[in-house]
Amino acid sequence: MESAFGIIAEPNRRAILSLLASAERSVSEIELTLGMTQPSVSKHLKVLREAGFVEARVDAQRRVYRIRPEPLMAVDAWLDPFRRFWSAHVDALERHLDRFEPAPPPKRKKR
Amino acid sequence: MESAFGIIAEPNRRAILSLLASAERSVSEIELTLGMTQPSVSKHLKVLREAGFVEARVDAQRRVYRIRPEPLMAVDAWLDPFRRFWSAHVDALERHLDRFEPAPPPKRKKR
DNA sequence: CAGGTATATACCGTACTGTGCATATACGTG
DNA sequence: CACGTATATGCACAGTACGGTATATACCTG
Repeated sequence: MESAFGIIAEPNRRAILSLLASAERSVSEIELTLGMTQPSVSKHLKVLREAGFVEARVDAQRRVYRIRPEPLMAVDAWLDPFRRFWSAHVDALERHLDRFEPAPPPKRKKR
Repeated sequence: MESAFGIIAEPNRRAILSLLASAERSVSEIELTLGMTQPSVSKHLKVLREAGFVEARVDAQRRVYRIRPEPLMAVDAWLDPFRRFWSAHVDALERHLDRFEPAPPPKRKKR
C-alpha cells in the first residue's frame, strides 16, 4: 500500500498514532492501553516505522516509539486544494440554518 | 473499509478527488483525464458518493460530480493533535513531499 | 420507436492485508 | 548462565477490495 494514506487506513494504526501524539510509549504500554495483542502491535509498529510515521528509541529491552511527522504532513499537504471548500461548507450551513435552499456556490444555469 | 481514511487510501480515488477539487466533472471527463476505464470510474465514484466525498448532479444523461467536503474535514480534524509536531520539521517536509519516498531505512540515528 | 451515448451494475478471479498462534531474538538480573 | 521479560517474526488462513469484461439502465435525438 506504500502510500501514507494506505498506512493510516488501518484503524489500529491510527489508534497507535493518536496515542503517540500525546506522548511516546513502549510496545507493552500501547498493547495495554489499546487492548491489542502484542504481535499485532509490533506488526503495526513495523509498518508505521518503515513508512516513517514513527521511530523507536531503545531503552534496555523496551522500544519506546514516538511520532515522526513527515508522512502526516504529506497528508496534510494533500488536503490543501480542498480547504477552499471548508469555508463554502460553513456558508452552506449558515444558509441551511435559515431555511433549505439548493444553490451550489457558483451560479449555474438551472435545469 | 468504512472510514474516510480507507476511502482515500485508494490512489485512483484520490486522483478523482484531486481532479474534482478544481472543478466538477462528468464521469467521462474523469475517465478521459485520468485514463481509467469507465466502470472503474463509476465504481470509485459510487464508493466516494456513499462515503459522502462527492455528490452528483444529473445533467441529461450525464452525472456531474463535485466535492463534498465533510469527510475530508474529518480527516483534517484527525490531523489536529499532530500539528504540534509540524513546526519542528518544516524543512523535512520538502524532502519528503515531492514523491513517495523509498521507505527510510531504519538507519535513523540520534535525536 | 430506433439508435446512440452516458453511466451504472453484476460477476469473476486475484492479490493483499490483518489476525492468531507459535516461536525466535534481545536484554537484564540474580 | 539460566530465567523472565520485552519485542519481533514466521506461517497459515480468512476476508475483502480492486480490475476486467460483459451487460443493464437511463436519456437524448431524429
